[in-house]
Amino acid sequence: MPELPEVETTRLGITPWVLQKIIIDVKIRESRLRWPIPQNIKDKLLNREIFSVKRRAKYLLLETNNGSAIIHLGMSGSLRIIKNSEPASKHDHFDIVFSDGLALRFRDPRRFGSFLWSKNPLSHSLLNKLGPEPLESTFTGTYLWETARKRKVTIKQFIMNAQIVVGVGNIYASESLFMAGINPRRQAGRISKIRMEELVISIKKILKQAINAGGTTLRDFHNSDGGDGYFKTKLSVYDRKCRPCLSCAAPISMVVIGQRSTFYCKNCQT
DNA sequence: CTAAGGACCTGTCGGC
DNA sequence: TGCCGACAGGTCCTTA
Repeated sequence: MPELPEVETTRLGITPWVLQKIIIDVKIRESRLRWPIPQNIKDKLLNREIFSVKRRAKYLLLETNNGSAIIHLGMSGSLRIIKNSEPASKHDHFDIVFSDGLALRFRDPRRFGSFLWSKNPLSHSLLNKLGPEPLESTFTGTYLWETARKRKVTIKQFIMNAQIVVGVGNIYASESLFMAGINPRRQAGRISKIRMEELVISIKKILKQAINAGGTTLRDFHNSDGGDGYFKTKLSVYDRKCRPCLSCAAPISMVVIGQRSTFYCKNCQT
């Protein structure tokens, strides 16, 4: 499912279709998501204009002059632009319908996504304790190194912790650690400052490359046109168990860290 | 406070 | 072909 690049791809894809559009209906077919969709969300959105589409971590924010819709895609969610007349299928949970006959449709088979409302989304309890955005200048090697002092979790779990840094999910955690040559099981507090600088550079590079490729499609992810992302072809380690390391040709290892599959090269990553 | 594990869901895939 | 377990890109919550 979507990590930061997939959410950003979605944001870029939907923005031209929803910006400055007037919402004339909100159709909710299934309100049981990660949290129930608030019953008053239609009233909040009706007749409002979307004046910006922002992203914070993996949350999309549709801003109106009265507050913002907060959308999270969970593990299997996607947003598409459709004609309002297009029939809905099984896991199409809600549509935001615009006056021009188009609609924004949310699909999420596993229902880990969410659709919430907040007057001030950055102060919402889900967003107000998040760490820095990985692509912003506040995310530095010094920050990561200092924050990791005395932390015993593995470096992979550490960079996947949204209180430390947002947007790094299971795929790009493995990919970034490979690029930085760091073993994903190493304790976060036992990595030198120099290597943390390397890691931050790698995270930024990997995320930017993935955004430029339109995200990664393995199973569920589709962009706002319903198409695939192309970063899969650039994955170095993720989903490549037993296949040759692109750097040294040793077979890629898979281990479970924090209940998540983790891919790395035993030879190149120390 | 940190860390570990369970929980929430449905769909798909591989093995027998 | 059918069944069954393992697994899937997230992250909150409880417990120790």
